Amino acid sequence: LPEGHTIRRLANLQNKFLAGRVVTASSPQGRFTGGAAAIDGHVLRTTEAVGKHLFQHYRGGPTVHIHLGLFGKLTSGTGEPPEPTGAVRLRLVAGHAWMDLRGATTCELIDPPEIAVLLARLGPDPLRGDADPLRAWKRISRSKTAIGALLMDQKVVAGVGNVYRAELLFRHRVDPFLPGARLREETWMSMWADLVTLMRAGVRTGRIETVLAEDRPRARGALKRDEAGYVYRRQGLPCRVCGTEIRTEVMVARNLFWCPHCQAPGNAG
DNA sequence: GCTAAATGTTGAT
DNA sequence: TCAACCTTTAGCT
Repeated sequence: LPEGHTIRRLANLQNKFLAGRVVTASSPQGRFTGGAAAIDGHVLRTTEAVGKHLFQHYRGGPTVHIHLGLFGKLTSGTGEPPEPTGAVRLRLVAGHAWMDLRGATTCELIDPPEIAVLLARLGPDPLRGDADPLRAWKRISRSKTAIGALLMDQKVVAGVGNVYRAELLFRHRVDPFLPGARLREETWMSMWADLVTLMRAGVRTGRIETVLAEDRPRARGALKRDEAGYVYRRQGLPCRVCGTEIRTEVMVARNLFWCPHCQAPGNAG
């Protein structure tokens, strides 16, 4: 289940194994038959990631827009593609590589004006070199909405999801309920820089690891699954820094996790 | 084997 | 604010 780093990884994978090749496209499940027909036999020029969105640009025009949503999955491999099982919305085969898409919220053909509309409503993406953190700051600094809610808003920052939200707020000791307008600009700029580092690492490793070495229970060795974060899904467990029980509460329809001591009410970083 | 929950977004109410 | 989208997986039995 993907945040921005996963989407970027998937784009990289497609660029490595599928791009530059003629693609055979099909929709075994049948819900993207027309779209598959439109790209079948075309060369995949490049796959682009913006926030949590994927765009497959085909030579000669068509672009496929994919958004995995909460349940979507993209699987891929090399060699003979497996017999399609379950609801494969889109299968691509190119050279000796293949890709299957299931359960996505969005899988559609999209034209340039529609792409422009979509991109216009996305905030800066920390994984893109051209992203401007001040664009996000403009929204945050004039909003009464809680910073924990603003971070989930793709118009503010594109690509951040529930895990990065919780971990980023903890790493900067920011109260998730603090109104955006009460965050300091300096805090935001350091949060942004941190997000760039964390998400780039996420693209490299394929997982979200946020715990600083000095806060890890063990000095060496691979991190266990439950050691990768400070607060995400650690409700009821002691804070790695102060020992206070981690709390959870729904914010913007997703479970927020935070340390009520390190991220005390009013704490602006 | 079954159930609930899960890193998301949209559109209707 | 809520249902819908539609799949995988963790945690039970």
